[in-house]
Amino acid sequence: MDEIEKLVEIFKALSDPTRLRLVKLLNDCQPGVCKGGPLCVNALAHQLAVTQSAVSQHLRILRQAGLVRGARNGAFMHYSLDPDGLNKYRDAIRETLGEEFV
Amino acid sequence: MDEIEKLVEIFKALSDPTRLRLVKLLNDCQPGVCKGGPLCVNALAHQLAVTQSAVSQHLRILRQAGLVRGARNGAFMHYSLDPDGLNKYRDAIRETLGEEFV
DNA sequence: TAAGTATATTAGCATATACTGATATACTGT
DNA sequence: ACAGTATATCAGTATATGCTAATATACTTA
Repeated sequence: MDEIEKLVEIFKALSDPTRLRLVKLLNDCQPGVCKGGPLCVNALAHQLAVTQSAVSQHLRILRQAGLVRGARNGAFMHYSLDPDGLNKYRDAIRETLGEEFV
Repeated sequence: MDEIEKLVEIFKALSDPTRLRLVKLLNDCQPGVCKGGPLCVNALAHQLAVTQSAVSQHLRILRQAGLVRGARNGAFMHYSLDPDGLNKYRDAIRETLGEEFV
C-alpha cells in the first residue's frame, strides 16, 4: 500500500468517536498503567455502552490499521494497543507530514 | 466541543488522500523549508490535479479542524499549516490517547 | 456430543462524504 | 463601473460508513 493510503487508513480508523473512546480505554488499561490489563470484547462493549457487534466491527478496523491487536485467551479475546503498530504510525506521519504532526 | 469530538474532527480532516497530499504539500512549502512559501488555491489545485472547487472544500475542512490557515494577499489566498493548531492537536492527542500516539 | 458463552461476520438501512458543475463573492486593473 | 481573475459556496449524485438484527464460528464445560 502507498504511504499516503496507509496513513489514510490509520486516520480513518481514529476518526470515529466510538473508536477513539475504545483506543482511550485500551490505553488507560495497559499493563503497568492499570492492573486489569488487556480487555475482552464484552467488557469493552459494556464500558462503551455499545453492542458486541458494533465493538467487534470497530476492533476489526483498528486491527487492520495496525493500532490494536487481539490475543486469544480461551474463549476470550483480549485486546490491547499494538506498540509496533503505533511506532510505525508515528514514523509514517513523521516521514510523510513532517515533525509538526508527531 | 468535547475533547473526543475535537480529535474526531482532526482525524477526519486527515483521513482523505487528497487532504493528506494537501497537508504534505503545505508542509513541504513552509517558509524556511522551501523558498516559495505559502501557496494559493489554484497552485494547490494544479499540483494536486483536482478542481479548484474540490481543493477549496478540502481547505475549508482542514481550516475548521485548525490544521491550516489562509491569509488573503490581494485576490489570492495563501494557505499554510497552522502552527498553533498543530500544537493544540498534539496536546489533545497526548492528553486523550496517551504518549504512544504523539 | 450437546448446550452455553464469546466473538466474528453478514445483510440491510440511514446518514455522511467527496466529487462535479454551476453560481456567488471578493479583489484588481482599466 | 466593468471585465477579468481568484476563491467560496451550493445542489446533486455516487460511494462509503456506522449501526442493528440475525447468523456463523470458536471455545468451554457438563
